[in-house]
Amino acid sequence: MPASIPRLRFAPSPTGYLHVGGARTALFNWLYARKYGGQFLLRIEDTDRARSTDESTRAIFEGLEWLGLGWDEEVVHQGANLDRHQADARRMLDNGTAYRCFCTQEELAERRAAAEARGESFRYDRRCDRIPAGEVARRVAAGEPFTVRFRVPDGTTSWDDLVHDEIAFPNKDIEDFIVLRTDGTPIYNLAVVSDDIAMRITLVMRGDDHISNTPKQIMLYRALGAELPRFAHLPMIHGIDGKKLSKRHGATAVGDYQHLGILPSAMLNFLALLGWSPGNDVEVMTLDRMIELFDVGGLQKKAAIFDPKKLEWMNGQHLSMISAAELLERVVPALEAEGYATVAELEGRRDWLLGLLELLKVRARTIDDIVRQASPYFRGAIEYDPDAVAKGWKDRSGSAEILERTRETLASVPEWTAASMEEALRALAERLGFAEKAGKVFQPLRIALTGLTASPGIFDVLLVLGRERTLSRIDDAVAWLRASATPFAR
RNA sequence: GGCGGUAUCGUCUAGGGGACUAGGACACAGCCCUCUCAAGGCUGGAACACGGGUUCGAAUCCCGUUACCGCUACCA
Repeated sequence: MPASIPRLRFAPSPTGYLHVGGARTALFNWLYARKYGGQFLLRIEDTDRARSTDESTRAIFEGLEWLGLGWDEEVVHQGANLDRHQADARRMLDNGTAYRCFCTQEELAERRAAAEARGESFRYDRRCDRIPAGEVARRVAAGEPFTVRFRVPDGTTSWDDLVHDEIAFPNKDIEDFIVLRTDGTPIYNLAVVSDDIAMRITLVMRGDDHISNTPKQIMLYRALGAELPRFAHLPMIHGIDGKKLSKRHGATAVGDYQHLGILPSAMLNFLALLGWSPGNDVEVMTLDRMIELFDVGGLQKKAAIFDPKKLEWMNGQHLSMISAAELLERVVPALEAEGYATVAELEGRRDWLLGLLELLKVRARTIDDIVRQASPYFRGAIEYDPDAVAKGWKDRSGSAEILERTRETLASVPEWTAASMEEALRALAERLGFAEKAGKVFQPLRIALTGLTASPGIFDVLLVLGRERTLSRIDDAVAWLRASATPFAR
């Protein structure tokens, strides 16, 4: 439990879509803030003007909104803080923790290549740090371009990571790194530290890939005389082949899963379990439960592999967990998009739709599944699945006869309720010699009604369809069967 | 190459010296339920990377090896 009010941030760079790895980082930051009454901030790291786009920024907002990970203060755009970044670089120049470097990129590249050719690893040799002050002033005055380099002190830089415990880097392995480019724009590490200080961030929780940036950033905090935040480095998420998750692995953007019919709560739940475990074999959780259970002690050090199969299963769990009414807002637009009905029509049949969703959601793994399975209950005429016909209507005329008898039975059932229909249909099965094998009646009927071999319970289907549509679909089926019966059958 | 990180079933993980003949979940297989399909229930196969220590005792602690990942830019 933190002593003061924690302030965390999620700081993506707007160079693509909101990646599932980013979403998980955001989630853990958000969970921590919610759990301990802290603030969760959002910062867009758009200092790389060439790669940053407004479209990406929008995609990040949309992704976070869809997931329900709201941020607490106004969004910070890193690019807007250029003045402060430069001022901080200036301060380091003034307090002697940084120096001007006149080496050009070309010279540096040459020296790097030469070192590599010799089989040595290149590290900046600090030659510009040895230029006398007078000469530096002269060259600056003459308009010679320079970068600002941080002078890495001797010693070791270490911190107590919330997930890895102690991590230490010998400073001698870190070269004097550039913090400000010749054009006066900041390098990543400076921008991050400057902003994190300004935003009064107390816990930096981010991906593992930033571990080697951390000692540099810690040195920058010290050079700027700022208090250090805590650090927590989350494991990466890999694709099924153990490599960094990328487009090759299929859907990696949060938006992809949204369009695949995944529920945000399931996405969040699944992501939370990648790199974190609440213990006690708990897996399926609501967001509130996650907040309650979240603890950095349960954070994993090892990279996790993203398994879409488990995501689907998780979605199925959340689908059966939430009410049909909650499902409505996601399913209705999808049904309209499919052309089954308009939103207004669906609203007019709300109770009927609710009943249908109740039947479908337990059998579906995604919203898309639900829409697909809902088809027979909306379309006027249905198509008969070839496999269903081959399996359940093998005997055309026999099936037609059974269906005709079924029609008579249903037409005269006293009331359209599951109980009375079941009673009547089972009695029919018995009369037809299918005692204990009522499926011989139910299956042909199921195909007549849905065109498929699989559906919700037959009486539920009957109820959803209503008497009129049921009877007319049976008529259609009988006609179809008679028409397709072969001549030799006679 | 250098530096850093990581290592339990195919996958996500529980485990923090004895409760481990290593637990749960996904996936897979079988059975039950049953009008079909799901859901659900039950059962099964399946793991402590390797080698040294420390200890009465190690999946758990230490060291080394190996493998994998990350960083090593005037990218973020």
